Amino acid sequence: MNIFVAKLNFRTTSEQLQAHFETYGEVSSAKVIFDKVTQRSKGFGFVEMPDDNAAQEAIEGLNETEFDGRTIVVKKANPRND
DNA sequence: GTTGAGCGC
Repeated sequence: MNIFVAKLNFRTTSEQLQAHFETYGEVSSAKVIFDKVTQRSKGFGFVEMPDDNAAQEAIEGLNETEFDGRTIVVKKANPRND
């Protein structure tokens, strides 16, 4: 299950994002989108969880909750163009 | 040494 996480703190990293979602289940991959030039966070990221059940629990459990001092938005990610 | 809706190289 791919998860879209928005309104992250601009200083939040991918490891922090993964560690945060791992509280609900196994996280296979987590990544915060950074700018290619400034290398600063774009304020959103993606989390991939192998268990769809844990992923759903994480979405409903972490959506609109405080993370790293910011209220984040968690929802299912759109299918990326292969 | 900033900002805050939106979907990743």
